Amino acid sequence: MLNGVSDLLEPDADALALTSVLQALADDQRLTIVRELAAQGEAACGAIDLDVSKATRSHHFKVLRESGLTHTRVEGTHRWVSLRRDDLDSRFPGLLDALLAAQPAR
Amino acid sequence: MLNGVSDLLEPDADALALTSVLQALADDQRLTIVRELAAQGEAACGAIDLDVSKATRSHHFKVLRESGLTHTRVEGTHRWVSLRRDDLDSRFPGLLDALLAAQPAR
DNA sequence: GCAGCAGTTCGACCGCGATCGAACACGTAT
DNA sequence: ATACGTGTTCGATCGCGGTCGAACTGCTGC
Repeated sequence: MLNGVSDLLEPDADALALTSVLQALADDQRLTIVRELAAQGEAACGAIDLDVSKATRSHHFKVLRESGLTHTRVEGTHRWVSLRRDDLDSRFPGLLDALLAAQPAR
Repeated sequence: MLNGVSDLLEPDADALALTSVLQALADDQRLTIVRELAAQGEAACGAIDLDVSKATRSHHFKVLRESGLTHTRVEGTHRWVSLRRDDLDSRFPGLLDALLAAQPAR
């Protein structure tokens, strides 16, 4: 790696596809991750406890990143993940807020 | 059929599951249907043109209905389908508006 | 009755995605 | 150098969902 800082490939805000975003969100594990990120701001992949293997966890983070939902910052041995709130709010105003406000079914 | 009027089984507003709703929305064909219903108010299944077979079309309407996104009213040989706007707005405030306002990717 | 139209259901096909263990890559601490 | 911790990648399995044609149901019109 030439530069010390390294971010992973993520789609431009303009290019975010609604279907891909919805697809990424339509999974309980990933919805958990998104909620946790919304609450914690930025978190290491492993810091969010899911009841799946490392490989599966990594897969879910990849789906979130490639759909444009999250930003990933590489630092040492950790990957710091955060929600792309600004990009999402500008591209799909109100969507994220609506999701995070959703109450569990009664 | 005993009574003339007949509606199909649909989940209660309280019971709508976010994941199921998102899953139902995470498909281009179904997103097209939802947008069309939002624009037209109520439409017959066949009145929305999709580039799929009758069977597939029927499948998509079923997914939308069972996730709680649409209401279906049976009248003669037609099925009139409409968005459950009120239920969705009360269960997931802002979600539908955000979806319908979404612009295509640039 | 019979034909035709609207829509569903059935069975099958097929690809995609969620999942896992194992191997790997990379950074860090000893 | 060795070992460990964090996370990714690979290959495989497996179930689910989108798709179709064909058969079916139910209503309407002739």
